[in-house]
Amino acid sequence: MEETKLIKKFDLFKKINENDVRALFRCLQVKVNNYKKGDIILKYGDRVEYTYVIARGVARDTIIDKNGNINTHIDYMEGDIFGLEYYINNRKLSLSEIRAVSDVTLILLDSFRLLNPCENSCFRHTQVLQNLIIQLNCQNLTLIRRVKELTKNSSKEKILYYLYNVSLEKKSDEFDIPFNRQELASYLGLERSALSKEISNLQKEQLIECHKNHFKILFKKGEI
Amino acid sequence: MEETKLIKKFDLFKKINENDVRALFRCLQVKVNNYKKGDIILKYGDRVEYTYVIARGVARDTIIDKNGNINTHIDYMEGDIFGLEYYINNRKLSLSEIRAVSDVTLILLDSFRLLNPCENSCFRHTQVLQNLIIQLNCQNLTLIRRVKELTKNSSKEKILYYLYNVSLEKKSDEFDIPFNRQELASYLGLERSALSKEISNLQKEQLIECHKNHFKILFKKGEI
DNA sequence: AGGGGTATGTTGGAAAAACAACAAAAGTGA
DNA sequence: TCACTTTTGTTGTTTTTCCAACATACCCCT
Repeated sequence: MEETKLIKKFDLFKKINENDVRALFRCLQVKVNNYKKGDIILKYGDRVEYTYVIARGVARDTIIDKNGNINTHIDYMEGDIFGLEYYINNRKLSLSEIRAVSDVTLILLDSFRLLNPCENSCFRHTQVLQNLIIQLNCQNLTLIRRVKELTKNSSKEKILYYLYNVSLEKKSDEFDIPFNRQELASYLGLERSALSKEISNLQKEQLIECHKNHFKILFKKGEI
Repeated sequence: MEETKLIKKFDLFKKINENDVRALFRCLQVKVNNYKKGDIILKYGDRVEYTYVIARGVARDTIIDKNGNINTHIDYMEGDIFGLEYYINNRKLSLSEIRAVSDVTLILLDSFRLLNPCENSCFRHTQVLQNLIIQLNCQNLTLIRRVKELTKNSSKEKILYYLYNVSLEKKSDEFDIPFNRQELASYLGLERSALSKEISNLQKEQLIECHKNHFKILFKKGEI
């Protein structure tokens, strides 16, 4: 069964054996959707009936300003969840536009059934709830980190703090970042050329080394 | 029982009757702590054993830069949850400093027991997990909103978008905001006097009316 | 009512970031 | 390999924001 393999990778179904996952599938009315790079997954105002789990690729919550510039994006990576909020708030209408940044595979779960275990047919449902809590908490931490990066009051501090956070996450002073310059600028709320300029400066100051999207940090935590 | 009243107010224990709440208390080893305005609730590096629920007041995750200025704060309001992440990540050491902005009452829950229901003694535990998911999802949305506000690329846009979001939340064009000028500046990642100046300008442009922390918005969504 | 404290508004100069336009480099595909 | 496109870096100018200092308004207390 194709979906079983797909789903077993995810934290949402962690610690649940294959037979139980099969039962859960039926219970949660699992569907799998595929999108091509650039496809719109949810439009503003769409009816949202499901909880979406990213199985493959990156989906991006995009805000486009009145000049046509992308000035915000929030990325959902493999394992991340979105859409549940619309069930919870009884609105069921999307307030965002979600696009596929790469080719994307999504798992669609029935939100009502996800939250309301049917105790007889799938006794491991409680494990799903626990996994869901952990996942949401992780997404929460990611957002808190982003807020802390965005409230730094200079582009220099934003960049250094961002790189420092990545180094903590990767447990190494040297790493690749998942953004090109334009994307990093948008992520940090900066303008692309200003970002480039500041990265040049940081290299001259020997605080970082950088080649394309590969970075090495040379400073210590106390220095920023 | 004092704690029962306290807890029944919260979404975390919604749809659970009083007897079951009592059982949950024992199961989750509920403690209640009180803090005075200004008290430190968690210091950087503290051992975090519990999940904290705000029963009363506002607690603030504070970042103080090397000049001693507060340049970020994330507020936890009544019903909000924090601390669970430290259990989940197996770290159990706080990476933030949490302070009481007002007098605060916290409910402390054993994180392990919260996530791992003991099915015999408290059968309503699943309801708690569902409530916890809803709560975390709401905190998530709040953070996403904050990120979207922070990535606006001028102070004018930040202020207008923030006020617009508050008006959506309060379902009214006229409302009070929970911040003074210094706090709003910090929340939006701006400098206090620049914020004051911009609020003056917005009034001159007749986009808003404002007296102290009472605001009225005069613009329409499409205009920002 | 008066005084001390805090919050808010205003200002002008300094600094930083945005913006626009172009140059250089890297990637892509025939 | 060569043209074409995309990404990245650089520069000079304009605009915005910060910063520091001061003025004004508001609040609280006795």
